[in-house]
Parts: sequence; structure tokens; C-alpha cells
Amino acid sequence: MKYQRPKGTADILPEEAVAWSYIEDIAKKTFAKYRFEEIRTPMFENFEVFSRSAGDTSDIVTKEMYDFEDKGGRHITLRPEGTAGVVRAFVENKLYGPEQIKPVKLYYMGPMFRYERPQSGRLREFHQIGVEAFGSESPNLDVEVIAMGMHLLNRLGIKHLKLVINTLGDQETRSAYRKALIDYLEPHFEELSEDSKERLHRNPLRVLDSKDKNDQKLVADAPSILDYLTPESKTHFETVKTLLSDLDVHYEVDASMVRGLDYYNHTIFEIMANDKSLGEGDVTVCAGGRYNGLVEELGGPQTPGIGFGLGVERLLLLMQAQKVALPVQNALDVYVVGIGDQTKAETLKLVETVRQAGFSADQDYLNRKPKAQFKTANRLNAKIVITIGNDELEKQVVNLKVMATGEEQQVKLEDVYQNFPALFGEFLKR
RNA sequence: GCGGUAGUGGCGAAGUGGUUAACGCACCGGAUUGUGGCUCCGGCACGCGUGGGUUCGAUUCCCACCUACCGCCCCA
Repeated sequence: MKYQRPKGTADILPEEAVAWSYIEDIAKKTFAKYRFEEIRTPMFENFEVFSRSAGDTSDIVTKEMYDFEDKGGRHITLRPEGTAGVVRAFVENKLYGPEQIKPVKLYYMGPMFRYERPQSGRLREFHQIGVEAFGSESPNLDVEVIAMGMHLLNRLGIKHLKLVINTLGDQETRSAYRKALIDYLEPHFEELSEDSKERLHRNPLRVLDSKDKNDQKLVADAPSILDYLTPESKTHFETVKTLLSDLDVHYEVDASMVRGLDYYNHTIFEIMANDKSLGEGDVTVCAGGRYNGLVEELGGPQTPGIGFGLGVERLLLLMQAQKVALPVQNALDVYVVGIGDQTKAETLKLVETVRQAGFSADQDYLNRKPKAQFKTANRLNAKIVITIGNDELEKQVVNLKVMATGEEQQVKLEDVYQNFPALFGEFLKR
């Protein structure tokens, strides 16, 4: 094979694209109900937008970014996630301005890029649907965003959903907890796995979700962040939990849940789905949280924010595994069979007439015999086949066959051209 | 970035150091001068991921690379 798509990319072929459109359509409709509006930002940004927001030591920045120098010497990065770009746009376009109704609620969907080893559901170019809401610290907003994520996945027919939440507290909470965690782990340094030794000082919270068995044992007795929450952080989290319960949204609290990006604080959450066909354990399809300092970090006024990102590839995997039924595509209304070269002009006029009348129509383009054309009409699931040959052309009529019943009748060409909808519209609309 | 498995027609899949690379599905054509199904008949890889090497000869052996998949890291 001479040309292959770049490693970690995928072609979405027509058959598959049906599911993509469906997901995007449902997402847009769901977000509209919650009054979120679409925003489209560039697929690449200046490197600093991401290094500043995600944290210079995060894995995303240190090893997973697709970055390069452009011809003008600018350090450019293909966006690895959606939030930073949206926040940059929020600040640059002054959406924090007083004339904007707060909170400003935005959503986006599109490709993201990360330079990493591909696996199923993890590509270098992958797609996320995400939402961001700026300008309110209200726990109500946390809960609405979470509920919207659940609502969307439910509407898409995903089953066995599990919502897991945690809080990272505020800055004060985080530094106090970070210190406590290091104090606890330091004496056990030699017992930690190689990966965790590395993590301990760079990002100690990461040790908490190590997959190493021995690490997990050590971590089991580690202090919990929930014990280090400041009063305000605690109140916020408690309110979120209460409100979720009020909405009958079931959740679990996992105090060891962390985040790969540094900008999160307070509420963080993941929506996971359990499906055996996707291997062991739960798959996270949707993850998000609060980021009250991010807007300021990127040069805007102090503005709280919260959002989530949803992995479309993973969602599709889940939908496949759970055999979610997609809406059936409309069958072909009319297939026009032409017999003989002289009919070419007429078949073209016929399909165009049918299309102009608001129905779908197709014809043969390969000069195939009637039998082959009928076979194709059958495969395309055509409701009606219009046949025209030299004899019919001479008499200015066509044969019209209802495929389901096999019954055929002769109709004047003129009637088809003048009154197609009146004659067959009712039948085809069924 | 690390470790492992794999790569034969559109798809699935057999196979061998040596003349023409099974089979199934799909597709195309014919039997049926102009009608969908079934049946029967016929067609369909100048090639076995790519590039080197070993050999009289390689799809089959060796090396490198590419890609996919699984695990780790990390994550949606």
C-alpha cells in the first residue's frame, strides 16, 4: 500500500458517519435545552495556551502534544483538549463583559490531537464534545453540567452508567493536602513502584490512582482529601451532593479520583460505563470539573468556570458494544431503470423531477442491463422503480413498479412530470 | 516512550523453500433480446504490509521499517 493514513488517525466511512451525525445531533439538541450555545475555536493554538493552562509538568504538555514551529517561527500546538482554547476565546473576545448574560454557556465538538500510542478508543486524532460554563460559582451549575452529561448519555441509549465525583477543594485545600500526602508517602518511598516514585514530587495526587497493587495497598491508608477541605470547599461539595440527590442522580464519591490537568479545583467528576465487551472495569466516556482559576491564568478577570469533555470514539465503542439502535435511514424512493442509450436524457429528467418534487431518486450510470438495474434497485431498497425503454419513449409512457408488491402499471410521462407528488407522494411518504 | 501479538483478494480465511496461492462471503457476467428471489455456469490476488538480505529459487527463512491490536505510562 503506497499511502496509509497517519498513525493513530481514522477514516470515518459513510456507514460509520451515520452514527457520528446522530450523536452530534442529539448532543446539539440536548445542549440547546440547557441553553448552551455553540462555539468554534481553532484546531491549533499558540503553545503557551496549553502549557499555561494544563500545567507545565502535566503529561499532556511534556510528552503528548503535537507541537511544531510554523514558517513564521511561531510555536504552534494542535489542541490536545478543548477547554483551553475556549477559555482563550472567552478572554480574547471579552465574553466576560457586563453585557453578556452570565453564566456564559458554550459547547463545542471537534477533533483533538495527542501524540501517544494508539489503542482502541484512543487515537492521535480523536474527537470530543465538550461544554464550558463561565461566570458562576453556584453548585447548581456544577449539578446542571453533570446532569446534562448524564442526560445526553441516557438519551443516546447508553446503559450501566456510573457517576463518580470528588472534590479537589480550593488552593488552600490542595496545598495542605499535597503536603499531608507527601508526608505520608515519604517514609514509604522505597516501597513505591518506580512510576510512583517519579510521581511523588511532581504530582503526588497521581500516586492515588496507581494501578500497581502494592501502591494501592499503601495508598489505602493514605489521608483523604476530604479531611483537608476548607469550610467553603466542604460546603460547596456537600451542596453538590445534596443537589444531585435531589435530582435523583445517583453517584459515588471516590476521594482518590484525580485529574490529569492542573487547572481543576472543587468538583470533579467522571461518567463511566461498564461493559464487558470493552475489557475489564469501567470506561470513562465523560469527564470534567470546575476550574475557577483558569480564566485568570489565561489573562482574563477572575471568573469561575466548569465543564466536561466527552470522548466520541469511546462513546461509539460503547454504543456498538451495547448495540444501541440508530434511527434507520430513509430508503430510496425511486430508482429509474433506462433501457437503451436513447433513454439516457429521459432517465436524467425523471430522477431530477422526482428530486425536485422532494423525494430521493437514483439511476444506473453504468449502462447495465435491466436485470442488473433491478438488482441494484432491490439492494438500495427502492420503493418504486420507473422503467423506460425505447417503446415507452415512443409512446411517451413509463412503467411504474411498486417493489414491495411487484405490481406494475403504465403511466403517462407527462403525468409524472406534472403531478408526481399528487400521484405518488402519499405512497412514498408512508 | 516501554513490553507483547499480528499483517495473504473488497471481507473472512487455508497454505507451501520450487511449475497455475485452496475455500467461503461479497461483487460482476451468463442461463432468462427488457424486470428484483432461488438454482446452475463462468469471472474476479502478475500477488501474500514495505524495503533489504540469505538462496539456483521466498509469500514461506533472516533483518529493518510501517501499521493495527493488547498491556504499561497517561487519558476522553
